[in-house]
Amino acid sequence: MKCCEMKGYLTYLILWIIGKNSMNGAEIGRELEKRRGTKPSPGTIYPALKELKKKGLIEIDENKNYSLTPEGKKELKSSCKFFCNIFYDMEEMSDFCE
Amino acid sequence: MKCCEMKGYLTYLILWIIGKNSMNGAEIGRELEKRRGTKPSPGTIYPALKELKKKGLIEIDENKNYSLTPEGKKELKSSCKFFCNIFYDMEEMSDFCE
DNA sequence: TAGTATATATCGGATAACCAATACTACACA
DNA sequence: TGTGTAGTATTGGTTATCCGATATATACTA
Repeated sequence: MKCCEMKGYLTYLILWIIGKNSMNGAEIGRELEKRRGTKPSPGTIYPALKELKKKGLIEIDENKNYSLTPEGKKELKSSCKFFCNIFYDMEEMSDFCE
Repeated sequence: MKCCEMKGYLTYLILWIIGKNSMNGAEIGRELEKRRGTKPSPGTIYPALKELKKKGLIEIDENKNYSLTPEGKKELKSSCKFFCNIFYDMEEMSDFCE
């Protein structure tokens, strides 16, 4: 996977994952590991969460569970549209790799 | 689209696009414009093509038409699998943004 | 021939994205 | 009280990714 590593989807994915179920940082890490194959290092995930929080897109409760703010939901929806527009033919991709 | 810009998918997209139809640089640019909304600058697309060519994934004919090499096809397939694994729930995404 | 539009290409740089290493915190349990 | 484990967090980078500006090539047209 030297070429086409597709960096850059991580922040979007975090929003997407949290949007489905609010969870803590470690759980997010495990969920990302399932998808990517490798577990992101703490130095990847916590700064990303911090940034999203700073932007007001996610919030954190007393149990360190992260969830989307109303703004975060809006942003997720808009990013999702963007994503689906770029990959409008993703079903073909699914078919293509069996 | 400040957050979640999703940089990093471009090279993969180029492989995907060329895999469907071989075309020249300008046509690739227009295809990307359709998907992203903005047209990538020449300084984006030609270096990317150069890099892919250098890696032996694409080749260019006398009419400057780019197409996948056998290696490129393999790489596309592998990247595609990677992509589909990361976004295994992409149908939900499609539904989510109407 | 000159002029215009389109396509190709390079260069230098900005910044986003990510990671490894490290340290701190909280909690269980012996 | 001490030890171990899991989770949280920061720091200091490295690198990929992409863009703006600029230049060259090609080709069509007046």
